[in-house]
Amino acid sequence: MKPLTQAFFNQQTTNVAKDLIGKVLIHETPIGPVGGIINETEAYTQEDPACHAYLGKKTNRNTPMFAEPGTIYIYFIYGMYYCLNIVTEEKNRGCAVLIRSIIPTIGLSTIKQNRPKAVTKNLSNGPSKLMQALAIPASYNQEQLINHPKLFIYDNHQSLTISQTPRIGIKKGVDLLWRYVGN
DNA sequence: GTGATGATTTAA
DNA sequence: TAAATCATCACT
Repeated sequence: MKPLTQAFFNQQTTNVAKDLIGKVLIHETPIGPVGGIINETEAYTQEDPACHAYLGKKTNRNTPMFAEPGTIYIYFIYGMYYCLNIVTEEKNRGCAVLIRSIIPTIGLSTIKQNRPKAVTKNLSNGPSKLMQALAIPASYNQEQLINHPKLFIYDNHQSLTISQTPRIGIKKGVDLLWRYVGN
């Protein structure tokens, strides 16, 4: 298993979103590694009205989206949740992929401690659930995933059947089939 | 300064 | 179906 390179993220956002399905996300915590297989992602681009960086408009929040591909973008939402994205395409484009779900496989006992009230099926099947399950701190925002000391995405050469659907929880851009689900 | 809103989750 | 809960952003 080798970590993904910056070149992997310097491609069309929809392709990156699709290619991330089946990859393995791992967080090295003080207690030990936790992680799992990415099985749901969504693409967001500058041309897309649902994107935080729509029309290339920079704000304080979306600044990481304009950094180099492979940059970690973590945003705070609904007053209590965090979501993990990886920046895609060339620097300054304002594109990213939201990681929506992983199948937990590594450090399961720690993951269960991190999500004490969740049944097994719901441990990390949502963008904010996986943040809690893997105990990923918001301070990783704007850091580089490439050569990151604690957070990794590996190619496990796992191939899943991928289906496309509209994205979840948005009101604009609902016609785009930019959500990718692996089975 | 102010108000509406949100790439969600949980419980009921 | 609705509540929780607040940073962010545009300014009816």
